[in-house]
Amino acid sequence: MTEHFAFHLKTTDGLARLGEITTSRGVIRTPAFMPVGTVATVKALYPDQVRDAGADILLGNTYHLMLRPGAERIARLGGLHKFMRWDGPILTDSGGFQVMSLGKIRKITEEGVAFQSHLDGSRHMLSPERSIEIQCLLGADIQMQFDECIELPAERREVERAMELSLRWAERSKRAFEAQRAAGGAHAGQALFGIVQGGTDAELRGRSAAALVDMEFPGYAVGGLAVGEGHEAMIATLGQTLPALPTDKPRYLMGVGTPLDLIESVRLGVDMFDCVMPTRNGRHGYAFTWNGALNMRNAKFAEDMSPLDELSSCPAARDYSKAYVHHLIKSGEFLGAMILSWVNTVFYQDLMAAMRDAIAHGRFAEWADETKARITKRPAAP
RNA sequence: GGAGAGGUGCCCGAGUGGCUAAAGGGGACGGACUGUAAAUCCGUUGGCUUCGCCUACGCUGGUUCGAAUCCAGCCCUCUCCA
Repeated sequence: MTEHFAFHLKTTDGLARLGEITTSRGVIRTPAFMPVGTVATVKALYPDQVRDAGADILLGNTYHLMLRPGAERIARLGGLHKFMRWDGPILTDSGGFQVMSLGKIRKITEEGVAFQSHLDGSRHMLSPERSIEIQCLLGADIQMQFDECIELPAERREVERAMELSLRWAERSKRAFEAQRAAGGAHAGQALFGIVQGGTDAELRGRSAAALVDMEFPGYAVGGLAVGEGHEAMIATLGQTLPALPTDKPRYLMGVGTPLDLIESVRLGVDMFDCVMPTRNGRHGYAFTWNGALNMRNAKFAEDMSPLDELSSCPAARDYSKAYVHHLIKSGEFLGAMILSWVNTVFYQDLMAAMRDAIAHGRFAEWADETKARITKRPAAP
């Protein structure tokens, strides 16, 4: 029996929200951070490590998986969950982000986006309909409308054009998803989210949100942020955008962010996040700790035998010394990337757990101020 | 002992008269990374009183307006033959 997709808001603290999303694959505790597993792997981590870190859900990517190994192939093999051995919920991005990040090898039309594969140059079309079809083939529990994400700063005209196009694509995505449901390609435990666009322009964001709310999605994402506008502008935009969204549906801030971004966004009422930062920065030698962020390549760690983070709940953070991880990273050893990806993934999950706890106890504001002071402190400049 | 090759910045290595404080790579040091074309990318890497000066391509001397580059002597390294 398939559980219906649902969001339950348990309590609030100021604008911060504590809740639960139910999917057929399990419950997602919110505010949630979703590790990014673009090509069916959270890079450098085993699925068990991701789950044990406390992640309830992770991401996959439509564009990357359609190219390799191919959506139809994954469907034949039993779906993405089985394929990658992750039985919890999966959210797939529609490929909208790749419209921006692969800007040099794609062409946008009203119909959709023609990509030239970054792997072999072959041509592929991604439309709202095809994106949804792929997400259904993958078996994604939460699917995203196909949208156009643009880089900021941008001309208002350009922001508006992309936002309007994304709205039309939202409508088509929704119809395609409903058709899939009717045809058995998707079930009631799965959901499709709409994506608010509009840059940092309050009026455009308002129009985008209102139009999407009219379409009645089971969840709403705020897209097109953390793309060059800066932390302050992002938070200001969020503050203007979130009130336009219904309180009884989850709000997902796409692609964000730094620990500070997460805290400030939860304060404003965001329920879900995803970001490559813990894993990518981990591979690049950056450790998120409860004493601030550390660049493990720095020479000052060469003979520092203290643990990476004695306050972490990650075994690797307590067991391995800064000196050793410094050595691994400098040597380009896989284990360095694995340790830091793990440590950072645990840090992000623990950060979310701490926020959920603070909201539950009605002390989010104090917790936030205290935590921000701790984790954003940087070693004194030389 | 004989024949040959060669000694360049922290290391490797290009450069054979001026555009050379010296390519390129490595290392070192620092930075970036936000719905992952990223185990990636970027910057710095002789000194100083820094729109200039000083020191610098094994050492010493010479040729030249000008030398890492040409000449002489010396020192050292490597390969082959005895």
